[in-house]
Amino acid sequence: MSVPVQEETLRARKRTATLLTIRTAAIELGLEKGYENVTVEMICEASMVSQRTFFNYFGSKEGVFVTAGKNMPSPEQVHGFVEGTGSSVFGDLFSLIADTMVDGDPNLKLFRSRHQLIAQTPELLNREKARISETEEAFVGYVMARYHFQGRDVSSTPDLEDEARMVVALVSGAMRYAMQKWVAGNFTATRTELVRSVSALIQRVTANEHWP
Amino acid sequence: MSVPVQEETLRARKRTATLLTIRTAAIELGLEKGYENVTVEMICEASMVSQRTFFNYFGSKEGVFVTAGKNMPSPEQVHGFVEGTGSSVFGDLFSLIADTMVDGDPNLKLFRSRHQLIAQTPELLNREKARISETEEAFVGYVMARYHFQGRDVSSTPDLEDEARMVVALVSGAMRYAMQKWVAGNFTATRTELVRSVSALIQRVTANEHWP
DNA sequence: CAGCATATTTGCAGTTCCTGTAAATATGCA
DNA sequence: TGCATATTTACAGGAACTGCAAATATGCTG
Repeated sequence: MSVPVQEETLRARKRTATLLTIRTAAIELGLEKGYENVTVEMICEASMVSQRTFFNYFGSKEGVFVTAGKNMPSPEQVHGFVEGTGSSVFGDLFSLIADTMVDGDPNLKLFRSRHQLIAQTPELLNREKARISETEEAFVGYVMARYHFQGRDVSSTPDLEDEARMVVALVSGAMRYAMQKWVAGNFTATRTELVRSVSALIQRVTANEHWP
Repeated sequence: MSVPVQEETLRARKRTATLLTIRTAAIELGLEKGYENVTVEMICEASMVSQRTFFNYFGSKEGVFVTAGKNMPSPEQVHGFVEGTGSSVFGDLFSLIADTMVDGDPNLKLFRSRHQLIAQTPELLNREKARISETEEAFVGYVMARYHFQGRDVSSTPDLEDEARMVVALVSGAMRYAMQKWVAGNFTATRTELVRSVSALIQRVTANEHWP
């Protein structure tokens, strides 16, 4: 009758709790005093752990602010993208990335605070950009998989991988644009609307072009 | 008769010499041992200056490798872009940025060594990317200026600045794509060819789209 | 050239981030 | 309960970086 409630072991729960405690304290301090005026020591004192534990969890001071939980799409998400109805690689990829960033984080409040802090701290913003761009390689793979699923092949299109890279680069650019608007608070819309709005802008921009 | 040879004062020449000595030593050591295995102390010993002097010059360890001086486009370049014949914002902006990056470094040998080291050091590569993306804000301004020069105005197009940002974001994405290829050594072409190639790819990618 | 003003270099103390190591403590499990 | 393993902690120390004031070098004027 009684379902085992113990989905997670005590250890795991404590770990999660500690991680969240530290991160919350860090972000709170960061927003209050500014990133560079917060020392690891302060964060540790506020969250009642040793410095060594802090570094065990996050590896670096920046890590506690920048590293989100998992920010790679789940296999299901990837599958959905690869075999998607997919008339629009661009829109679909944008959605996939947006999903990965937003839905991955269960705590929306913390997520927003985190991004507010990152947005107002050049050092963290750069790191965040770097982190995002590091995942691009994976996305190139997904786009290629999708192309293959659609029957497109390297034999028919020799520079198919270049094409994939370009798609990822463009989406990435669009993503940065969207993130910028989002943290600036100009996007209260749902993600669907956001995708639509961004897509429209891209279309307009590219349509206006008289290419060289 | 004798033209004053003293274009630069002794002080200035010494400064330049010291800077070059330190940077050269640093890059040599970096290529030899790898970035993270080189300490500032080693660089200082090799170039016979104190650590304090090192930091006076470069501000940080990364600085000696990444900072190339400021490379923003000259007023003439900007003017050329703003009032350009301009059938293609995209291509023109891409060219402007490419010009800005390649220009300016008188010492080609060192320039190449530097980029080789940056390319093989993720930490430096990220920093380099960050440095580039920091100039994006300025480019948004140039695009807006160009729009205005073309008679486009915020009154007729309320979200003109959004459009400018999107253009910069997309070009920036394309730029990263190009840099990636460049670092990988797949681009031996001239910049004109590079622009053409990138443009063609963008057109193909966007043309294939069935936008949402 | 002397001598003063200013620029540059340097030494040194101190802060902060971060790492290795080994001991102490907590949890999981038989 | 008691052992295996995971987690936390203290401690020592390396390396990046900053502020400060003294020492040195250069520029300039008379």
